[in-house]
Amino acid sequence: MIEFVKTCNRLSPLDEVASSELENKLKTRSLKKDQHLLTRTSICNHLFFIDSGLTKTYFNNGEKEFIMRFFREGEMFTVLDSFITQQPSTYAIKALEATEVSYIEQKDLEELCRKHHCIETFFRKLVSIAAVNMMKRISEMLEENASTRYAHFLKDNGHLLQRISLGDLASYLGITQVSLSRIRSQR
Amino acid sequence: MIEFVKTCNRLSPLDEVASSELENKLKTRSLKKDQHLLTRTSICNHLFFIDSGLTKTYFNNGEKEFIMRFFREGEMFTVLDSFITQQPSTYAIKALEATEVSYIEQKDLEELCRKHHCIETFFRKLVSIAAVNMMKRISEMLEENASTRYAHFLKDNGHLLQRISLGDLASYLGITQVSLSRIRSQR
DNA sequence: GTGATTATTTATCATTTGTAAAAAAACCGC
DNA sequence: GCGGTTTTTTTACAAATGATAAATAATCAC
Repeated sequence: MIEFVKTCNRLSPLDEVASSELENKLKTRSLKKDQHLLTRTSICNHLFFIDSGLTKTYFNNGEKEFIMRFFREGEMFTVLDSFITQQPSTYAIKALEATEVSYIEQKDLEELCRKHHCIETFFRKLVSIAAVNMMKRISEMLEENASTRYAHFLKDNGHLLQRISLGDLASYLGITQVSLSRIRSQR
Repeated sequence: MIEFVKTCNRLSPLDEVASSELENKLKTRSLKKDQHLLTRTSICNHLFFIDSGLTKTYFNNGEKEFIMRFFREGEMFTVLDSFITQQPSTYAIKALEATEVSYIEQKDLEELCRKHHCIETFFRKLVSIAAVNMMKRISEMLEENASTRYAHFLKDNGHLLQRISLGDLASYLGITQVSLSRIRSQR
């Protein structure tokens, strides 16, 4: 079974028919480093799975860039607001390394959700996990200062530190790169 | 049809059987001002709907309090991480006014989700909307300073301003009450 | 390798936010 | 209405973060 479908099954078991119909809908795409998977103002019509590589989902306000999340191999994601509302995305997705993604079209997934209850259940759980992750992020941003958030990131995502630039990490933490550099130096 | 079920149908149409089975599972509870709907360390076993009143979902770190969200009449919510994982909640829910809630038990909802595809679809959409709201919150917290976040809150939730204390609003914005008072004075 | 480009650190100063304490205002029970 | 309680504002000072510029360090193209 292909990795995408395995990951779905791990989250919520799919019956055989659903698994194979899902697998039949999948496509793949290769991205070079710095290439966009999704640009701002275009509609996010896909649910992605990273077979290998690393991406960031981000936006910018004209001056600064802000990173919503990094996604690495084995992770499944989309830009949820655009995906659901089918409105142009305010977020863009860019590959931070050479990256291979598998994906399914939004309308195909919607159709599979209608046809197979188990796929709807899977998708519900996927969205739930995303929501829980965001709750944690909000809690951290409320409770912790930049220095603690950095320490927290190291603890949870230390392995990513080698793969992302400090500028990107600062954009994720919501501080300037200078400020992050300062925090790193006082330890 | 009862308000809870109407709101579900508005989000995602339920067939008649599902609607009536859902309605049969509902219970209600009255809360006085300052009474807890959920305490920290207990498992959130309910999906709530506010018929009237106002609540806050919050946590504290021993010293300060932080507010995840306010929910007012007509809104549906739960503490998602506890609800899904059935682990003790790190968040508590308290009524800010005399409040009437309707709710369904987690296990009843799970059962209805299994039985009625349309209820699973409704629940998926409910969680999706919650996730989209949290995306917006994270974006704002990254991009905007406290002063702008306050202005933004006024714009989006001005009607709530009369109903919540400034201390609570500060806890929601992630700043101290003194800081909020300072922001308010310079306009 | 070498020079150019990009990323990171350091330094300085301005601004924002936090802390603590007190004053003022609003609210509540009787 | 009065006294006590809670909420909000004000003040003064400390700490954290931002902005800008310059200095190092690392990376990349050739």
